[in-house]
Amino acid sequence: MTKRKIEIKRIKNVGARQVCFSKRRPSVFKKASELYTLCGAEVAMLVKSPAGNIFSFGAPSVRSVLCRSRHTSVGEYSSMAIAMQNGDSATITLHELTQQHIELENQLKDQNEKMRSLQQAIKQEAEGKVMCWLDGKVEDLCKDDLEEFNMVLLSLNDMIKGMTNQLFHNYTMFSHMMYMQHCVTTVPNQQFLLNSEDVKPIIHHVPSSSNGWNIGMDGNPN
Amino acid sequence: MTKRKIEIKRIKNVGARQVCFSKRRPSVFKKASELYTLCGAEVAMLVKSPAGNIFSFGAPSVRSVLCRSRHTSVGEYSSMAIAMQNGDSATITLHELTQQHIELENQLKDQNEKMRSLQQAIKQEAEGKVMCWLDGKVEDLCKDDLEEFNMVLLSLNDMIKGMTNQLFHNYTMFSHMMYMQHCVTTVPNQQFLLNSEDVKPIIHHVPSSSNGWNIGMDGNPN
DNA sequence: ATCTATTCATAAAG
DNA sequence: TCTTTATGAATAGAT
Repeated sequence: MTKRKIEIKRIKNVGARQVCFSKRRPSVFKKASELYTLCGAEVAMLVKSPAGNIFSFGAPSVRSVLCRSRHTSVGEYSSMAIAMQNGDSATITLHELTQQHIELENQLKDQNEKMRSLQQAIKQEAEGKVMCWLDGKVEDLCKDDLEEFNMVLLSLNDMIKGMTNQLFHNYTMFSHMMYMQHCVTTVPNQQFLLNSEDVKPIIHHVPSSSNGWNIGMDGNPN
Repeated sequence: MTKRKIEIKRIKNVGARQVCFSKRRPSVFKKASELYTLCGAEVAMLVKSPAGNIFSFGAPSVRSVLCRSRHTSVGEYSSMAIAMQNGDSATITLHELTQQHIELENQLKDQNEKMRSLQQAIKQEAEGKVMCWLDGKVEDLCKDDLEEFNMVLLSLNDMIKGMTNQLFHNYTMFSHMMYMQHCVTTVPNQQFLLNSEDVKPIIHHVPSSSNGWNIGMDGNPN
């Protein structure tokens, strides 16, 4: 691209390839950083160097995203958030992610249960109690019948309202969790330590300040 | 950066910000692409535009998986899971994981919508129509009133059944997707097996208004 | 969208 | 490696 234009194709020489990577990777991160700073576009990116090291970049910072998680009811997120705010470079491992998935799965099971009982209850109430009234000729109902009918309807109504409220509440919570999950996965730096050997995985911290990129510019794993 | 150097700080004007994003995003993707082509560095990145659209770039990407990701359906993910269990070239990139998250988010949005309408409809039906009957004295209803009452109840019942069935169906699908997500996440060290160098980088764009993925090599929303 | 004057990025050399 | 520098690429502002 300069001094002489190069063709964009794989560099054969291993050393040259690594040199090229070392030069270009920070620039890409810088561009990504600028995209965030200038336009407010959230960015998450992962790069695996030819040597096998993982670099990551993300904006906004992990911290800002995790702050949000403090308000969720999920304890693990909160402690994680606090740990990170204390600056001890907490790292969300694949294991933790998996824990989150399991939690989400459990939530879903609960939701399914609730869904089932809603369906069941409505069916029973509506068909078993209410509908039995309607199967007969309505005009044949006596006064007492009508009053009982009234009661049934009132309770049915309350039940439906109660259950839908409950369901909706749970759903909202769930949605919130999913959002967190999404953030955690897409937000950079900490979450995917793909090196199972736990080799100080090459994480570049992205400062949330100004240009957002002044640490780790040397391209060395820190 | 040209004609005049600009300070790297958030662009105040909304329009200008979006213009800037539109100009810069493809360049960043290009750089990322070059990093892959030249150095063989695997890249996964996600960008959320100021307008809320999500753009993603990944190199390399597995053709088969990306083909499937054009459609959001449980079945597609299931087949992916089976493929993985069979151990044949299971390659899940962070990019793809993230795609799934995004899809899950969309599903959740839809679910919330449905939940809202269920609640709304029940409220309206139950309170607006049914309850108006019950506010008065039931024994005062004439025959015609009772017959109309009957109709209302029948339609209410059908509506509730229909909506709960729908909700439950969606919920089950959602659960399956979550399970897939879980499987994908728990497969050890599968996130970055990016070896198929014959596959060109692929850029995705997710319009926030749609569940579908548009695939375009140039990185432009298509 | 398209066009340039500039600034930025960087391949190659030192 | 790091620095330098000639040149290609990206892009802000204008249209």
